[in-house]
Amino acid sequence: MNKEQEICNHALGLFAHYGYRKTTIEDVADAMGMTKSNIYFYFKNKQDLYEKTVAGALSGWRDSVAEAVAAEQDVVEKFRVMAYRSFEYLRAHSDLRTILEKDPGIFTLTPSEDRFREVNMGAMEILKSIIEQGIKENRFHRVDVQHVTEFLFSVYIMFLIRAYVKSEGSTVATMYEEGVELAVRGLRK
Amino acid sequence: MNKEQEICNHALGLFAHYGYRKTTIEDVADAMGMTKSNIYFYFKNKQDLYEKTVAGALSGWRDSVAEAVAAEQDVVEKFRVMAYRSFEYLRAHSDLRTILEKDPGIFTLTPSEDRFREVNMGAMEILKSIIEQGIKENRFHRVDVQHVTEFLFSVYIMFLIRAYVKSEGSTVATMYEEGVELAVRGLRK
DNA sequence: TATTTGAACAAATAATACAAATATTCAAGT
DNA sequence: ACTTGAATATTTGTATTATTTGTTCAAATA
Repeated sequence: MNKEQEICNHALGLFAHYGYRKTTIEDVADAMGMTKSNIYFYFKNKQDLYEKTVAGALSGWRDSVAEAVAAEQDVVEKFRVMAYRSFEYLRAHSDLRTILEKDPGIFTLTPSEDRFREVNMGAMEILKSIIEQGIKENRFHRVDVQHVTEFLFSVYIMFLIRAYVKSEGSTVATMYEEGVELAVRGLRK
Repeated sequence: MNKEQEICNHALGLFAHYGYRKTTIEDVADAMGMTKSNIYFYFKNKQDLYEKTVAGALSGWRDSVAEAVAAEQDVVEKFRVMAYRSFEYLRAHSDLRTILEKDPGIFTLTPSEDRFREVNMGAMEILKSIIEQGIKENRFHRVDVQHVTEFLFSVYIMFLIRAYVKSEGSTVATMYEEGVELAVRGLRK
């Protein structure tokens, strides 16, 4: 593993625990056993470190979902697996979860303000290609792909956030499941 | 119109324009042509004035939607009318819209923290009774009424807010329409 | 009696200045 | 290519005072 990634891994835990403001470059340097000035050899500034840390964590999330989806054949199962794997992943990765709670702006949904557009677009592409496959196989209604994708993506993000902001816990999980099945029936012919 | 309502009407515009903190009791009093101490004859304190102002505006919204829904017979049409009337109402009432943007906590959705539980519950009841009617008439799937209601209600709130936060304008409106039709297909047998 | 007011007081906010912590740069060392 | 220590630039914290705003209340008014 290269050193940028190593720094990001340590920074992720610190940002999650203390938040952006309370985490100092020196904290990160200490965790790495180096001096703070050396962090600047790898990152432009604190903001840059934060963004690359978050972007890396989001990419890991997206890749995990993409892998699970690729393992399924049936398009309806792909959809369900995508929905549930995302949920599971966040449950298991508390650092990323905590950061999403502390910095809700990570999911701005208005593309022009999205600080992580690239990786978020990638996540949306997974959903989009499932819907396209469903239509091509004549198993989904011929919906407006772009708008339905955006609709479902924002609903999905909202629930992932909501589920972990307060420990609304099982109620939201049940709501989410009902929502997923509702969406499946809405898509399916 | 009684004076409490009159004060609330003026306060609504001021809260919308300046926000809770920047709006002073004196601003409200001036708008009414009275002194600030007299406001305390009608309201316990500033917080009380704000809550009653917002609750009143929310009630007006809910009543407008309830009226439109009651005028329809067909349960699917009821659902659509509910969705679209809500949207229209917010488009037309920019003060309420602005307040919802400035104070997203108005829709906390975790009932224990909901400052406007009574009126929000009333709004959710409209949706719930539509779903119940659909099931009773054997036109909707036998879903988990409570959870599906909560799911759709939070999606619906999210979009109403989103649609007006930035002027994402027509894109969100189209997304919303696609979402409504997706939900209709998901509910309908 | 129901409303309204002005004056007084309490609480929150704004403004200021100084001290401490933190971010960032950079020349020099490994 | 990588790391460091020291220096500088920014931001944040604290303590103080001034100003604004929220709230109360006894007296006035209608």
